[in-house]
Amino acid sequence: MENTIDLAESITAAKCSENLSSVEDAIYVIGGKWKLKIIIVLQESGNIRFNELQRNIRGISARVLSNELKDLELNGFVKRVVHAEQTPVVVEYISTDYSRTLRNVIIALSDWGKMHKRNIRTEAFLSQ
Amino acid sequence: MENTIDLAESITAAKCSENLSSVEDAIYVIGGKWKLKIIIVLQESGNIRFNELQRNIRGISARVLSNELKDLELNGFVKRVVHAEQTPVVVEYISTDYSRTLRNVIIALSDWGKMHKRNIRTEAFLSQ
DNA sequence: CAGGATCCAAGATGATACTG
DNA sequence: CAGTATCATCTTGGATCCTG
Repeated sequence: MENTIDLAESITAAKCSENLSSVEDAIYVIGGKWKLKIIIVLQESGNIRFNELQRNIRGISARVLSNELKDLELNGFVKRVVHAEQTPVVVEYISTDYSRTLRNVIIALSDWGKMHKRNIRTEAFLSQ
Repeated sequence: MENTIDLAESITAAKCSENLSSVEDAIYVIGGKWKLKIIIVLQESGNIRFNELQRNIRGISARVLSNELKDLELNGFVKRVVHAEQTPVVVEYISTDYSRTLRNVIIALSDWGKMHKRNIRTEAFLSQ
């Protein structure tokens, strides 16, 4: 009986850590308060400049946005395009093909967020 | 022409903020380094005690785990069950039905994480 | 075992000013 | 416009000790 329990536990642990480590990897790269939001705005606006990007993401400071963009560029989600022919220099950010692999993640999160918001409202109504 | 551009931009902005705000809501509730991991372990182990939970989530401290669990309980993802009949008191945590609504989110993140890991390895290989 | 209390170090962030 | 630099602040997190 002891053995059965131990075996069951270690199988659970194995399944666990498999799923867990993949999600862990994902969170490591696209987790945090801003990354996904930036990626979404970038995907939906095609190409966009720094200040407009900042205006579209409520609450982000220039410094944080700048750092996040560098990070996203390193990981291949964003391309930074400099139009040197103009003065002052125009810089545009565009999303990459790779960022589009996040489609399902974004849809799942968006759907869940919508559902949850409705749910919260209902709860608030019920508790009155 | 100016008008066309303005219209296009505001439509983009509207779509943007819709998707964005839903994802924002989701991230607000289940974002952060630990929440989803805890939920996954909880779902896959049925019921589990504090210290075992801590052992299953590499790197989390007791204090942080404790805080996260309170948060998750408030939001309806976790149920805390106290078996007062035993001494010392046994406390078990179990996932709720509501936490199962995160299924698609977890699958999407897990799939993407797997894909990304493979991708990273390939890149590392290519750049040698 | 299941956590709470406390202290401290480190990182994240906001505000502001500045530059090419 | 597209950021960078600096400082003050606030939050987080780890480590440790403690208790019912």
